[in-house]
Amino acid sequence: MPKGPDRRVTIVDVAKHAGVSTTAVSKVLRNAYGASPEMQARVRAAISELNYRPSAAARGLRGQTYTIGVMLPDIRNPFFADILDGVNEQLGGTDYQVLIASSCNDEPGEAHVTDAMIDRNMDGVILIAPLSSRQRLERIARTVPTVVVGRHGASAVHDNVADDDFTGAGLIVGHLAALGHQRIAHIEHHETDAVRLTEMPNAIRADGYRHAMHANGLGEFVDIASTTYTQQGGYLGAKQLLARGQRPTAIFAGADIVAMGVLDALAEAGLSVPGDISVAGYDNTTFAAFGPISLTTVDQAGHQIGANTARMLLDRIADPTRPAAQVKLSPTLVPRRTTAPPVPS
Amino acid sequence: MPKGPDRRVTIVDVAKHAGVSTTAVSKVLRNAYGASPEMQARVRAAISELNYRPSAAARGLRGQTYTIGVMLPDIRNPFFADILDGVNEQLGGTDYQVLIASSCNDEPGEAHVTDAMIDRNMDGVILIAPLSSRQRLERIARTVPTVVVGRHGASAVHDNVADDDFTGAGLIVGHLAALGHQRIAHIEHHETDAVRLTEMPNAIRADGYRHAMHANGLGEFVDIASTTYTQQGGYLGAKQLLARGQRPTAIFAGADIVAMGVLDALAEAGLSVPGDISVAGYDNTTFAAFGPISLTTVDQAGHQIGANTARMLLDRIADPTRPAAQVKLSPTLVPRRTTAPPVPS
DNA sequence: ATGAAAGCGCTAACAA
DNA sequence: TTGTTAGCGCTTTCAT
Repeated sequence: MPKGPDRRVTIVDVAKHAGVSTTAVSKVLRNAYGASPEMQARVRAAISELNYRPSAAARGLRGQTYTIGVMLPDIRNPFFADILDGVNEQLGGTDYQVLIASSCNDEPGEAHVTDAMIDRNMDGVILIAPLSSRQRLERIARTVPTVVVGRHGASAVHDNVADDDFTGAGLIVGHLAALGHQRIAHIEHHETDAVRLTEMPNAIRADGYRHAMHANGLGEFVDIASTTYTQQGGYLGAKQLLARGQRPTAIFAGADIVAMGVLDALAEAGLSVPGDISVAGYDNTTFAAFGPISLTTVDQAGHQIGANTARMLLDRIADPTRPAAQVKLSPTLVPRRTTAPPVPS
Repeated sequence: MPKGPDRRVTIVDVAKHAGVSTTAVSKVLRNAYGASPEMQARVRAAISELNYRPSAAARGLRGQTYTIGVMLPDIRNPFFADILDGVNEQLGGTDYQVLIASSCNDEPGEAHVTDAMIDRNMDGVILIAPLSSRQRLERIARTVPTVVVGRHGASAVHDNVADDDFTGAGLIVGHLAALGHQRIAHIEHHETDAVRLTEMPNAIRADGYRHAMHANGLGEFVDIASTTYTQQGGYLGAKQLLARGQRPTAIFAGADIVAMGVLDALAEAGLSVPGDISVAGYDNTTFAAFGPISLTTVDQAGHQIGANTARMLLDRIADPTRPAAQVKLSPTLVPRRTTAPPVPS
């Protein structure tokens, strides 16, 4: 077992080897004030000679763990990978290690994960599209520096990075309306919780859809299928929409992954895209950019979101009392080949 | 800041509240021997009343951290998500928390991540398709219970779970040959390291391809583009193959994600699939199953791999001295719509 | 069966 | 600038 004659090298060994105190070593480790250049050199030499690595576990008990936790609802959604890229880019050069926890797609699961991060004394956490109650989020944020991504509704205690989903949905509707579509349907992620209805991106997108339909004089054509933001949800949603009396000429899926399911269902129904029906997504995932698919979508600049998030978290860790900031990024339309003017029937 | 009037509840608080010793509480926490049912009840009551949660950081200093690290080379590859599902399924009910570290696509990056896991006293680690030297892998495994996934070449010190890539590549070649293809090209992940050439799945697949080509009497048609296992690699690889004198009638991409790039390049070149050219991948990712794509591929049963891996790791954590085990799973062919007989030219 | 006490490896007051 | 020392919250001998 991991317990040979080669016991782990500790700070004491380093101190002994360098002929200094453990305090001195500790100071050098943390670039803290109070170590002469000469001392630094000796300690560093000892560190590399002994191949010493500080135990993050022990550090965590007193100081920092140099660990940042990222909670992801769904590791399969490529949009989240974009965010992670941005986070890693910012944190790559630092001493922080990013650790991801995924597959927590319900409130108990989320609670489990966030508790685990707190138990492990993480220095900061990034919560991506969390569905926990506002109260819980704030409790977490009071315990550990927190940045919430992709959820509307500001807080005084945690920073917030979100995309303007309301505008984004409007971009798609406007695009389709400009092409001449009227029967523009939408597939949303079903939501009942009152708070989440005002804070979750999916709900905001649905709101934006409704608003934009009215703004474009298409109020009477509002047509929504309520499923989930998954491929399966897109598939079922499309089936529902096709089964309704008047078939839509365009479907605005609330997320690219949903659009995948829609395309699947349409192919199965023998409908061509965009010949018979236009399809648009949301997120501009790599999948949407994929040539043979070429999905019209909305770009949220996941990379940029991630980079912003990481920077804000570092700032908050450095000064936990700083006032909470809200960053709202503007989405852009990415028209591709799945949308075209409707065929005159 | 995380330092209000509400100091974190510790084991001492619980002990005090229950009127017992901290030792007793510790025993109850770990279901250790030496606590009467009555004592258990009292302690558990105190725990839930005070809403106590043990600090994983502190535990790590003495005992376990109840943390399992998973190193992933690429979070975008859906195959890895399948593996994770399997892992999470096995570990979901346990006290262990799975933490993922990603984006370590080179040896220094890998070293950084594995060191970070060791520094954090993780109880076990799962290394997925690592490219570190055998020596380094063994050093890691001697320090912490380890299971290596997707790398051939056994070790006495860590468990091993891998797919039979050699056979898998043969399945694709056999399938294409049976359809009547002769000019079957392959896109591989470039590899030069001598050890990795015998241990990495990508190299084994390329070997399997060559072997199967010869076995099918197609030795003279062996045609390989050497890029990387990424979408971009597939795109470039296909471009290369198309630029060569005799165009292949089928392309066997070493991974589904590579096939995505291939399809992209073919669409761009105005070639239809499978009309002009057949395409096959490897991994059976969700993307491959996606209706409008419907990619012929090889199923590695990622879920099963993950489940096996997690089980083996738990066993090894329970008894680190148990002999190392090797699990080799058999891949299966999943024929879909991207492969068809070649057009008689 | 229970508890007292000694650390685990590190950081941070405080003294020198 | 340096070192001494007291913990951080938990686990684990070892008495009782």
